[in-house]
Amino acid sequence: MKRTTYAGLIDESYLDQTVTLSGWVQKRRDFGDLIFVDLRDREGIVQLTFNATNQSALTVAEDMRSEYVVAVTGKVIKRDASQINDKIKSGAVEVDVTSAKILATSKTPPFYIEDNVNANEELKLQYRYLDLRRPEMQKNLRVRSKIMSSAMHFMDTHDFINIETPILAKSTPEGARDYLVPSRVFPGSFYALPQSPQLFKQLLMGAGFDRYFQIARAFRDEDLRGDRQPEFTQMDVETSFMTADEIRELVNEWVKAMMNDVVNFDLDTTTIPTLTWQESMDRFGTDKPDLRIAYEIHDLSDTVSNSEFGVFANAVKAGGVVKAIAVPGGADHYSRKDIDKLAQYIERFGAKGLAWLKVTDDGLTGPIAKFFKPEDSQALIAGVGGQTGDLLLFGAGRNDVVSATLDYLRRQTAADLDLVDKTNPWAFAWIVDWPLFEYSEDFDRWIAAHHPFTMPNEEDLHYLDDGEDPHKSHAQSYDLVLNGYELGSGSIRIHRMDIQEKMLKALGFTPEKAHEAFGFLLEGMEFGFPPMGGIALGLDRLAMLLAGQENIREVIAFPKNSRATEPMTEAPTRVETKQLNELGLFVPEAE
RNA sequence: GGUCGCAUGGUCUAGCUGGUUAGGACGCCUGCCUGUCACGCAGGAGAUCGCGGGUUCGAGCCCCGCUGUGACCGCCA
Repeated sequence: MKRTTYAGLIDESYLDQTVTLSGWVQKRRDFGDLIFVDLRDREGIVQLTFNATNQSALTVAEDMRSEYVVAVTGKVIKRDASQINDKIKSGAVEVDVTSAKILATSKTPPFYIEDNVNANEELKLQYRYLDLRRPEMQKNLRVRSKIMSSAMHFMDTHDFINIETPILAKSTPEGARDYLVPSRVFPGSFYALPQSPQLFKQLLMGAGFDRYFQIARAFRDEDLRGDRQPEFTQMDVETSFMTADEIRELVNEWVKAMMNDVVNFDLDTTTIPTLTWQESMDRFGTDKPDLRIAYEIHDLSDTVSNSEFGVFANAVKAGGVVKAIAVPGGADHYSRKDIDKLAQYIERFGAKGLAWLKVTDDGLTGPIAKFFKPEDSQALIAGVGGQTGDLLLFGAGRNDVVSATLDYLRRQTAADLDLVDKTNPWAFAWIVDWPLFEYSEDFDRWIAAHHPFTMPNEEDLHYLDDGEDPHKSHAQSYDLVLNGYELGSGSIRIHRMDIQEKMLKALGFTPEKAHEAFGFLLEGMEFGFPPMGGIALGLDRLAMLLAGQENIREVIAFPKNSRATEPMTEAPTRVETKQLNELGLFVPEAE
């Protein structure tokens, strides 16, 4: 019995045709001499009917159970009008089975193979191949597949050359923790899995390929989040002789084509806003703002610097800030208890408490309203753009804490009140002009905000000179943001030896250390490297968003759990001592 | 590294203030049923209440530790 079509494709166009189908038993409904079986394959579900006119097929159907693999041949027939099932695409017809065969039996699955399954995450990962049978997961991985083929096609038709770079690469300082691979030939030496193909693609520009792309796997040994896995897939791009504006325009074109191909959405790239990093931080408290939420953060530090409310006045006196958002319609929605919950949550950002006020026709209400005279109230309401019915939420203190707090509160209240603009389902944004450096409290020094090869703005180059303050520089870098997620990050690279040396010096590298870490790149630059720039886009996050999912696991066939283990294969596992010996490794027995 | 939460038949869960025959739904098994699609009806099986310790006359419930797991903070050039 050879399949002639997919179960999920059967519709009225197949009427009166004899078809052979193969798939899984979704459900059996047994009436004795009449049995219905829902047959599922990758395209969907069709109802099979078995009855006594084909006794042998009926006998086979009696043995069918959920998740058995079966093959059937039968005729597509019309259902009575009263029996049409609107819930499935094939619901107007059914297949009257004349012969049937069970190809494989199945144990009862540990959870239901259906969407909105409520099993816990560990169980689903342990039986990932069953979880992947769910239509939703099939759809998710097909969205991902479409993104990849769309990207390949776009890059190919725009003269990009697809080049693979090593997975066994060199550990470099800066950046995330490396996954290391021990060398058998050189005991004590290690390869590192690439955190990105960054250096290789710059060398490819040095080699003259001019336009490179790769759908590349990258690895970072850091703790996981809902949108972060230890290995992930990047759409990696690098070009020569292009400006940052030109590269962003190219990415816009690609995104437009991709949105068309994958979700049939006509994206008007001229409406994608470009914000400076500073502007994004000021208005949204984050470098990856969700622009579907209309209300923004307002700085009220000046307004409240002499406030009778000590928390505000003291925050400003201590060099901090007081900022706020006005949540439209939030006054009625949030009880004091709800606000207490928010207050408790934001403690994790370092916030000491949550000041709030409600805007009424008669001014402000709430526990701290008494500190504000009528004219102060009006100034406050005006400053935050509040209207009657709004809930005002404040952050007071260190700017970074206030930003993190109000960013969270903005997103959370928008989710609570359904204030995320649905007329703008795909809110892209470019964030540009990032700081070149950021201060690391861990290392107690300045580190590269993007990476050490990022080109400073031309007018900032002098900050890298001796006696100046390098951390004042901003970078020719840009992030693409979608709906509050960082999709990708790129920059113009340094292609001149003298600038690169200054950059490394500013990062605290001695010439010797710089040579040891990046000598191959520095040497390359002495042989005529072109101006270059590029970007890497996270395909997993993109797939997650386009598939409408909230966790990156949903678009990765075999992901790791939140502790970076894989419940199905149980990786990572201990290995034989013999293997360790060959690698010159000694692992102390765990206590 | 840290914070908060969760762990009860195959699955999802109820279990109050410590005393229950550990309850329900779905699933599973058997039988009946020719129009179901959340099929129905009758019957049945299925639990080391994550693990270890403690308190108590008595622990699914309280306490401590551990393990697993989820979210978040740190981390993620």
